Amino acid sequence: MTLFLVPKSGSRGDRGSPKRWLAIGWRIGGLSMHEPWQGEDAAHGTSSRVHAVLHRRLQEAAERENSKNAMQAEVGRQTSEAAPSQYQFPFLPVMASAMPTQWTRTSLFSNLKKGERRTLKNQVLEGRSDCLVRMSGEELDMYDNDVFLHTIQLAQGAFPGERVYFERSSFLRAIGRGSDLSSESYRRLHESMERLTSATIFVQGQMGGESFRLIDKLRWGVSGQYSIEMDAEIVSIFANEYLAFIDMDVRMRLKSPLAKYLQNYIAGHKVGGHGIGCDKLRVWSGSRGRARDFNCRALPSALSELENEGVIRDWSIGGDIVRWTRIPHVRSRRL
DNA sequence: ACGTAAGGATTATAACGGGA
DNA sequence: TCCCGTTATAATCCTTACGT
Repeated sequence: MTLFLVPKSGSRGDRGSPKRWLAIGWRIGGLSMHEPWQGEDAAHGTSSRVHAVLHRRLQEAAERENSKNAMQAEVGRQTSEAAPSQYQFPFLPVMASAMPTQWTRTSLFSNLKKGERRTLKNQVLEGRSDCLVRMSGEELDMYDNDVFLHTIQLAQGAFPGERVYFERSSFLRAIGRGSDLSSESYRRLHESMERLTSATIFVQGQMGGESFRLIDKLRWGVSGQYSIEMDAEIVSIFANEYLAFIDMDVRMRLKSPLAKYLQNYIAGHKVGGHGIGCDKLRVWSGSRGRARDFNCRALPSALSELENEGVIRDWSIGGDIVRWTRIPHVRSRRL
């Protein structure tokens, strides 16, 4: 059970200094924006773009370091003493986010029918038998996945319990919903974050198990300032386990939720050929309808979307097996 | 210019239904 | 079983507006 405390308007929402909140929030909010080179023609300006990317990357790292130091100074020596024993959230490739590969083969984030979000109580998620994942909370869909993936991008370099500030409009742009900055959009974003904060995940392997929240703490102020904190367990998982890197540039252009699910799944496997039973993919991705609707409609259109974005090639569906060849990330070829 | 808000119109789609 | 249309619903789009 998660309690969300909302202060009455007019009262102070947080112990920290509102001035610092504003200053840091604006700066970090800007970092998540990435329009400058989006949609550029890949045929020219490649080397100058590489330099621009590197330059921007260094600037970002410096800014993050500055704000981290500022925040650590604010909270005192408590954090700086605890920090050496804790894992820092790893840095990811430019414009990429990540999910632990094992998660990409489960229905942790699935493909729900509109209006049919169930609340799970210690439900074992569909997935491969070598990884047992249970979950309590509202079912999470691919919108929640987009939100989670961007929080992962924002959390780069952060320590567990360190506040990561963002601005909602930048956040929405970063997950491809920037064309609608209406109150409905903000409401959806907020509800998604509450779902991610509420859901508790239990992962169990041969060596034992652990539980955690996808977002540890969510804070928001009366005038729209937001911050999140990552669970120490999440940071540890991202620092220690195999990660599937998700190209967010490609992801923003993917239309169907199933294509996004498959992007995760594909990113969790090696470059090259792969084959999987259609039925397994259908169950893992959360489809509860007829197999023929999935095999003949949803799956082919999602695969052709991925083919158009250069994620896979030579896909085929036959004999209840779907096959494709994964193409390396454009970025990893270029840089 | 920008972030936020509100409401109406339009679109997308997972599941379902019917005919051959 | 195969193909295609329908349905219900939320997501998305579009316009207008306000305050800083």
